Amino acid sequence: MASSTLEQIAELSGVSRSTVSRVINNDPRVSAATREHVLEIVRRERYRPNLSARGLALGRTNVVAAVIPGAVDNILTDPYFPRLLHGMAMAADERDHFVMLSLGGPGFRHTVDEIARQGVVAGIVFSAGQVDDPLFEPLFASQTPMVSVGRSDDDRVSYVDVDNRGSAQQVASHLLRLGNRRVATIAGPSFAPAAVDRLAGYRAAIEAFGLRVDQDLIYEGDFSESSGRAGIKSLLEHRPDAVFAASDRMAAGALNGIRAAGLRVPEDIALAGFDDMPFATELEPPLTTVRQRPEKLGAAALSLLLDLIAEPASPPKRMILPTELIVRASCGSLQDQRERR
Amino acid sequence: MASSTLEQIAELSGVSRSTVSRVINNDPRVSAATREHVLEIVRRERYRPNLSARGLALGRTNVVAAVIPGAVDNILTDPYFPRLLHGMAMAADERDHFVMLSLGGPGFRHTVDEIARQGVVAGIVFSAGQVDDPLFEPLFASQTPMVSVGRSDDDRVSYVDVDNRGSAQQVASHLLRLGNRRVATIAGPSFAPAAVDRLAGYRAAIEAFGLRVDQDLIYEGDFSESSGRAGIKSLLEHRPDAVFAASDRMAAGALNGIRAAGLRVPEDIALAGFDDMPFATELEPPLTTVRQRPEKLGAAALSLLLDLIAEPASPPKRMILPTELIVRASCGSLQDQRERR
DNA sequence: AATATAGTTGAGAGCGCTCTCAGAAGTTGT
DNA sequence: ACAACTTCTGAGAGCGCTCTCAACTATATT
Repeated sequence: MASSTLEQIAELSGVSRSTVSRVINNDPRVSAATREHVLEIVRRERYRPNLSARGLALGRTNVVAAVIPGAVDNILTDPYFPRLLHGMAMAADERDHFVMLSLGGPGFRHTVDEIARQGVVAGIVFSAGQVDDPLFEPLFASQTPMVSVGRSDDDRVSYVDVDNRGSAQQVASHLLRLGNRRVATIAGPSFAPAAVDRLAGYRAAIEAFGLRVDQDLIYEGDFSESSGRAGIKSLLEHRPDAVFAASDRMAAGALNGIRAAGLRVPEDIALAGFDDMPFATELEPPLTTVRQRPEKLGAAALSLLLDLIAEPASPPKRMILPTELIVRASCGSLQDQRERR
Repeated sequence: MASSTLEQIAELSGVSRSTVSRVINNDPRVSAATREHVLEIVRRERYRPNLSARGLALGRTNVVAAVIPGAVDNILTDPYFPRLLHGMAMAADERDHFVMLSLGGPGFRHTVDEIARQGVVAGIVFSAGQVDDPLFEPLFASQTPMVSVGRSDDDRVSYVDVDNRGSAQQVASHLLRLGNRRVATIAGPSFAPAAVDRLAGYRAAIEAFGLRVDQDLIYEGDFSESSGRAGIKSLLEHRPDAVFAASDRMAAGALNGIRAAGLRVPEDIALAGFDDMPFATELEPPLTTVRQRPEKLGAAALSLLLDLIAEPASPPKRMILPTELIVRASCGSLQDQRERR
């Protein structure tokens, strides 16, 4: 497998190393004839440039790190990260880059800033589950181009995110338009920006509808199914007619809880979630929810990152991705609502 | 973040580049005093060797690829791959290596053999869901050290796997010992080695128990919940008293199906699954199953791979990891069985 | 016809590291 | 005291690539 080098290709083509290098890198300063001829040899020899050599000469690599600090906990439970990675990998591939996995967090020897400090990666996609992850600062300080997955208030950072606030507002509004007036929410943990935004969207919807936000109708969960169940138990005391859970898993927990209390969804209580997880369709009734596409997020993050790498001095870039309200049976319909009266 | 080079460290320490290099690489041919002194400077300067340069000089890198061809489909549904990756990442980190993600499959430009062909990675962990993945041959042909996750019949390949056969036999035996005589199975797809092995284990258990394997009691699913449901529907016609589903998801589907048929688990039919997925405890009743630890698989694969890289000429290495039978309520107990009569 | 210009190519240095080889210094044996 | 080691260190080449600079050729400008 000793594969060919630039030098050898040059030899075979009867041109200099420099010329072959230009061909490989699509440098316009090569005559069409020479280019074609060299390309032919390149193809024939199945030549691939050595990335280490190129990285060394260039002073940078075409490898980017996907840093997922909380991986230990999160990655197990949730298809979110795999999908994010998948999107990144696709986008990276398309632009001739590679993704290096860096599940940071406690227990890891090669903390990410070490990785960042040297030619290992050209940039970082940082996907912490929470604001102010301890890894963030050192990474940022390392000056390595970085894109955060998930909004940040820090105006020096580039990020991609889904429109959590807007989508939450949309769901809540939908519940309101259906005639519900006591719309409760099981929010995510307040340290998670996504949770904060979804809660904000919920509030906005209520206020836009001319109602007052009732603190009794807000429960803070932690995105888990069990917290959904705990949340609904507490909320039921305040007789909501609809519940917006900030994650599908919490919605599933809530659904169980509602059942356990002898109530029906959507007849007695309308329910909506967030994420459109695979099981959302399999619940009884199927769950109204917000579809987000982690793949797109990952791809967008990577794309932004490559732009940032290409132009390190440019101002931070942001991108907010749209979501999609998926209406299923769990939130009921206007029809149902009329019958409820 | 223009970080220091070997040269600079050498300068600062008043020794030669070679000596610093030896210190960095734990070469014993350096006096304790010099070593300590150099290390101090290294620490002070937060020096990290440039991986590209090292890779170039060494002719190899400390990056290994995790190749998951079917990622597009699988990674979404199943925490298996994330856990596998997690295990790999941990093990790699521990041994100063990095994991590069390579979700192969259709649509990817940089097919993995390209990656393999040049200094990009020192080795490959290959985790296809099925025998004879089209990516396998070219990868193998590239001579890059490679470890397959999941058994192969090809005796040139190194692999790690869990003891699918043994564990399936153990579950099935457990069902038999509990007094069940018409033990059915919902097998996985026959193109998946894991499925084949689990089915073989099931057969072995029945035969070891002195019973005949009844073809009517075997249904081939595809590991999905819906196939579990379809499977049980078909199997119920042959009145099994126990069912071993080759995946927890199929078991969940079967459970639904059994319920739908008006039967109870475990009173009327004992049920067991495989995988010990998170939801196994949350089913009603909690599911008896086989716990496998994809993290360990990943770590083992990586470890084997590094050995292989260190000694490329060595014969293929194999490793079979144990599993754990987790007995929960779904399979019933001897007590239940007595009452059943 | 002399000169400028654009287009194309090659020579050579250098990226940061490892490794071989040889030399210096210190140790042991006779 | 001298040879024969052993232990430690430095010099220098070279890994495969990119990039700058200079040179050469062909064409356009005056």
